[in-house]
Amino acid sequence: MRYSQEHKAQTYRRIVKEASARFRRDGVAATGLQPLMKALGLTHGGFYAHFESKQALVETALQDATAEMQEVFAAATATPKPIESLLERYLSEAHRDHPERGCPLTTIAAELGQRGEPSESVDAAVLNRLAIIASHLSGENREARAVSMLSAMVGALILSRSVKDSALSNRILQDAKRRLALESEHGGGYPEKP
Amino acid sequence: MRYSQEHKAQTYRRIVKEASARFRRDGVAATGLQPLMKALGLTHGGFYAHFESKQALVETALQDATAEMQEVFAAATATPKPIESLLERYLSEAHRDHPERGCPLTTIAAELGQRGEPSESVDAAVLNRLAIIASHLSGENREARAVSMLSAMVGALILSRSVKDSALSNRILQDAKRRLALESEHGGGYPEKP
DNA sequence: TGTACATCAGTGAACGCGCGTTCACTGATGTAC
DNA sequence: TGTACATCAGTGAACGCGCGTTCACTGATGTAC
Repeated sequence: MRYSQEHKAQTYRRIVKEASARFRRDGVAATGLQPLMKALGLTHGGFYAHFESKQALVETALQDATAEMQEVFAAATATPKPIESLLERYLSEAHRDHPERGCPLTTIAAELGQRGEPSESVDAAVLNRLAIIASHLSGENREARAVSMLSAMVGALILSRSVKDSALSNRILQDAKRRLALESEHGGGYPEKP
Repeated sequence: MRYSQEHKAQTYRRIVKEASARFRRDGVAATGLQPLMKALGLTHGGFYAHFESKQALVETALQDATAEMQEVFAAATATPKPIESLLERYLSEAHRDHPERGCPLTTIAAELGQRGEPSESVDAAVLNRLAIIASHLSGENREARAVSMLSAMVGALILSRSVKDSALSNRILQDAKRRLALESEHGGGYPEKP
């Protein structure tokens, strides 16, 4: 049966949200379209009324998750202590334990990158995150320091999810958080090498 | 037909090596046992003479790749400038472009961690890497600084593989390398927060 | 405003395919005499 | 040392299953008159 235009737009959004959560939690390769549609109370055939292929959904879900995360970055840095707030949120146990609502750089983008299928929308996301971080750093070499900080944030989150011992996992988050906060405060004023 | 004991041990090693490469390059979920065995000139049925299940192979391949990478860490740090050599190798374009021979923390361990199936052997690998790095740092808070550095190494490699633009990818590797080298030299002598 | 009809979101069976795993079988190797 | 036999690495067909995608169909909605 036919449904209203608003209904279709709503279904589209529900598919994207559910996919972006599952891709981040279970991985793109391990997420099936049939279980995904079933979880929304739909049948799998209708999927192709909204997307040309699974690959098209991956791209859309990646962009949606990226936009979600951009808001988190923007919100966290709109506080008196921007870098500290950002680190506190990004390197939290909640973020570690809920990849389905977390940064897609550590999940979808990493999976696509490993398989040699990087997406252009990742470039935009990375540049955006770097610009936000750099804008809240003071002192020298802000751009290079932003690269180093974002890398450490992504790496620490991934490592904290990869180890089994929860004490070690917490230690990774805490140590990274503390060191990055210190490094951000001190202006990066090392002498450049000759 | 039956083969010699030495032959069996050799086949076992060939399966592990091929799997550890494919798991790192294509991902664990996307790697099939049938293509894997075929690539070795074997039929898939024989796989179960060597392993109980695919999961058992994943664990073995992860440990093997971890041991390989441990040698790289040890070799790189057995030089006059240990940290610099390590960063030079780890954050190289060659490492970025060849995940199949690279650090399993950025591939297999990350994939298992995301899916909520972390392996204990990852804990051992992480602790080993941290100890090696910390032993070559001087100054204060060496352990926390090692966590921050290893996180940045892992994160920068993953990010460099995830972006499409090669100039941005190279910049991530270069900036991370340069900043981490600087931070390692300067003893981390920031005042601790009150 | 009321009626006739075209549209198309969603249904559910079916397609070929590759997956992980099982199993009866083969035949050279290793062992026992 | 030579012979008989048990072992078992590897073969290849088959298992049920879920995958992504296709397709004829349904029927309420939106449109045209």
